[in-house]
Amino acid sequence: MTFSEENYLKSIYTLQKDSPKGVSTNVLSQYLVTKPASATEMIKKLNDKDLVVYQPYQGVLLNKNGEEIALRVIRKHRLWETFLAQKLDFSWDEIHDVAEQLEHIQSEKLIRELDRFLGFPKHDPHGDPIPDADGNVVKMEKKRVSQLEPGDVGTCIGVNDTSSSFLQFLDQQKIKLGTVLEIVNLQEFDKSMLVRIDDRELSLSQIATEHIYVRI
Amino acid sequence: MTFSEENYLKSIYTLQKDSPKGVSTNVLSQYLVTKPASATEMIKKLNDKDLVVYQPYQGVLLNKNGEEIALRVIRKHRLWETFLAQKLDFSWDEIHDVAEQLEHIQSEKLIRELDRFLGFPKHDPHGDPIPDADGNVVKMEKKRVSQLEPGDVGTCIGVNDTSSSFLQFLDQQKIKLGTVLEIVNLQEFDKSMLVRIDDRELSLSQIATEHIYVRI
DNA sequence: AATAAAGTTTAGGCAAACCTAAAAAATATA
DNA sequence: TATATTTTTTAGGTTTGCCTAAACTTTATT
Repeated sequence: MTFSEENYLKSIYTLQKDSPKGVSTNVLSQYLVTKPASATEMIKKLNDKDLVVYQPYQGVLLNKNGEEIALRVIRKHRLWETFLAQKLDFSWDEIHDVAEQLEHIQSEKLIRELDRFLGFPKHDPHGDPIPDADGNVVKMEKKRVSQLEPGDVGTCIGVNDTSSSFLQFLDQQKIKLGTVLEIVNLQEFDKSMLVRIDDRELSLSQIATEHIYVRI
Repeated sequence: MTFSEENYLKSIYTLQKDSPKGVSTNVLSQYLVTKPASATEMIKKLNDKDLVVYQPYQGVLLNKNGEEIALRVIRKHRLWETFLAQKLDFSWDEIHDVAEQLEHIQSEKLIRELDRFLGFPKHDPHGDPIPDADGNVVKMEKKRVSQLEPGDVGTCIGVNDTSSSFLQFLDQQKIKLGTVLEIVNLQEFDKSMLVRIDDRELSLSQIATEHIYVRI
């Protein structure tokens, strides 16, 4: 299993949640920042190795074998993210690139011991569930703020836009991981939302509410 | 800088201590478990990148630039080894393969924070010195037991033979990392040595004394 | 339904890092 | 010193994963 194969399997795993009848070559290649032709090529290889279900022109999905491998990679990724945040004081926007490299280290013992060292965490710093050694994942209630309704309360677990301007905005508004938000109301005309954080209220534009994830 | 380039630089760094006028293609390729032709090819590439000094048929040595990179890789390798041994309970023979992978992770911050997390260790679990962030390495008094003389005392920091029969032998004799040995005497006829460990004495054959490293 | 647009696959190339076999250079031996 | 042996390099080939351009499907539009 090469790095590249692992990356494709992991990406298909992530993308197939939003396209349950098949991840398109285009979407996959954009996600991986390559070209459609490269994706087709790799999909064919994964198909030959019996890791995906693939019909030309119809997209690709993981089969049992592929999902098993994808979950192993995701488990490693999320454990490393937890390590970086908990033990090495990485802020959440610094985590991703490094975890992306660490997830490919091959060693059963390493990941078993890392899990133990971290105290068998259930969620990574983004709030995503960490698959256990057998590949079991607990489903999670992860929503965008924009999907909430007045009265709903959510805990910030991540964002969808890593541009520094957006991260600076969050910083100014003192919104970080773990921040609890309560929706006060929704402005119909521009879909902006008034939210309460601790004892202050602030208004978030539709663009902002679509880029902030919460666990409810 | 690819994984492979890093591995070559690191290997040359290690090997040039024993061949100060040039590491031969043959030795290098054996060390890396590839073929001489592959080594030649890579040496030429490193030469073009101004990382080594190379004269065809005369072997290769690192220049300033190459040494700087080699030391960075070695620093990472030894910090990861320390992490694996100290935090994840790896035994010293399990460490190497994993550190070999981890040493290639690219992230300034990662290695800086790892160093801090481990308390700025000076030596790795094998007793080898860890280069600092500026590439300074302290030289070390590392000797084979066979090089000691009666009365000398050394602390075990590693071995030269990772065969399981030898490791089992060490286990039986209760010799491990950190064990303090005192040389009682040397038998001239077979070069075996009588050594004291705590309050017991035991005899080590010449073969054994040549395969155990100590810091004095 | 016919055509245009969008998405996908195929064909042919490229770079990295390895390989084997043959040629060339250096070293050892007679 | 001449020859034999060993070491090193060169030449040509393979695999992986990427690319562009062209051909082909599918989907959308008129």
